[in-house]
Amino acid sequence: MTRNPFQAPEVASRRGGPAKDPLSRELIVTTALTLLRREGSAGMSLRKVAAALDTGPASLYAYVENLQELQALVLDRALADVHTDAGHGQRWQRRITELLLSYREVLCATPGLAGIAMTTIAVGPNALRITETLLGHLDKGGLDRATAAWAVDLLTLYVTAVAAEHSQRDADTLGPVARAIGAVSAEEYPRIFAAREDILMGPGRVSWALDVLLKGIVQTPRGHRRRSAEHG
Amino acid sequence: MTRNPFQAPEVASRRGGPAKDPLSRELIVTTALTLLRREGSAGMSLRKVAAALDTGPASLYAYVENLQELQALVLDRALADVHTDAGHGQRWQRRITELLLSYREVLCATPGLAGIAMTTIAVGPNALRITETLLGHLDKGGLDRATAAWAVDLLTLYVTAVAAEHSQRDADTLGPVARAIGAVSAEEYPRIFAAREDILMGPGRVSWALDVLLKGIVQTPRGHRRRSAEHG
DNA sequence: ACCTGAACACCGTTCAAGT
DNA sequence: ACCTGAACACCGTTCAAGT
Repeated sequence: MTRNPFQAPEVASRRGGPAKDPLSRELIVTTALTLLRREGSAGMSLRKVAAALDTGPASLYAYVENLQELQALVLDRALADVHTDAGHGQRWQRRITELLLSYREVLCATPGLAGIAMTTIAVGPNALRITETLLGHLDKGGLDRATAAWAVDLLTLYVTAVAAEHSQRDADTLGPVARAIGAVSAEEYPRIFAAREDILMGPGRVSWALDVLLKGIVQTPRGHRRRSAEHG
Repeated sequence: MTRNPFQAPEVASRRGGPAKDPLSRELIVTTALTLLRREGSAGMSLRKVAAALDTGPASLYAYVENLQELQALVLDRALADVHTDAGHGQRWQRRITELLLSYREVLCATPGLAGIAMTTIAVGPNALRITETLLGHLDKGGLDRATAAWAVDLLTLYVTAVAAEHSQRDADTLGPVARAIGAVSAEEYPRIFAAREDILMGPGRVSWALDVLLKGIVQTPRGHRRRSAEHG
């Protein structure tokens, strides 16, 4: 009996008093996101959230099913910052690109959030708003519904993965990789050796990839052109 | 002073005797992969690997820097099963697709492996072999080196992400998602509502996505056509 | 010098005992 | 009925004490 956490009723806390705010799912999610922003994924444990709220870890289970649900709630809360209405008057491709770059920025702005997005299937109101907007743009572009649905999945999965990959790469990890690629033997891996400068890439990779995706999507329709509305 | 674990010299164990094999990085990696295959990511902890080898968790640190390095070694060991030579005589696009589907199959065959691939930057010999082969196919396709380098990144990142996403989706997670998408309000999210059947997609999604990527890549060159060999 | 048991500082989750 | 401290079953990593 799992319920949709975004539709679950608020549980009113019995604790009152002036000293500390009463617990609520709202407060727990806010506290968790604050800890995540401050200390990264290591900072957002149930125990640390509970400690920040001056209670024991067991108390949170009255408001949240488990850690996974808390992560889903925190993710959707963070996704509130994604701009879904930028680029008015631009071409639909440009609007999609701007939306996705905003999504990426939000994921990268909070350490550990991209990792959560990678392991959490987002179905909160903000994730739905993003999906709805992307479907709208693709519809404007003349794509049929089936293609648009898969396109949204492809686009968001790629951007999420890029953000997650990027968030892994700090100074500790980039160094060894650069050394490994730089040390590759020209005899054994001639093409990697020849392309090693290009592989240790720079900026512009994500924009290029989004161009690739959009061009490819337009040319790979899955069904028929949409005619007017529904058809059996 | 991090070293490349794939080039580090083997550390010979001092423990002998007939009762248990002497420890070695080889044996540790093999044991870890076996545990991962049997019990998933929860089964591959340093403590469980040590227990399976009849020793304490501290012993492994003579052969492996930390858990992350062990994961990288296990990943590359598993990638040995990826077929890089299938599809002789086929078009280069087909050969890339077959390679990537093999890569995906390997990631999905061992529970938790895709998650490791998502958080580990693969620079082991098998990862290099895969990259080298993909660069070769893209070169056959006439792509310049810079585009090919980014294309390899895009293709492998997408497939890795799909595998990681897929491995998250067991009966426990697919149910709630289907319910959430199915319960979406037609007024608030009309396009999601209209496309809900398409969103709860089926097979063929990855093949479609690879078509999209390959078509888009061919049409989005980053530099100039390659002429013969190197040029300053 | 090499190896490792025990300890340290954490986890998520459960449950019995409190109010 | 609600809340939560303590307990349970784990982690990765370190280190002092052994051989």
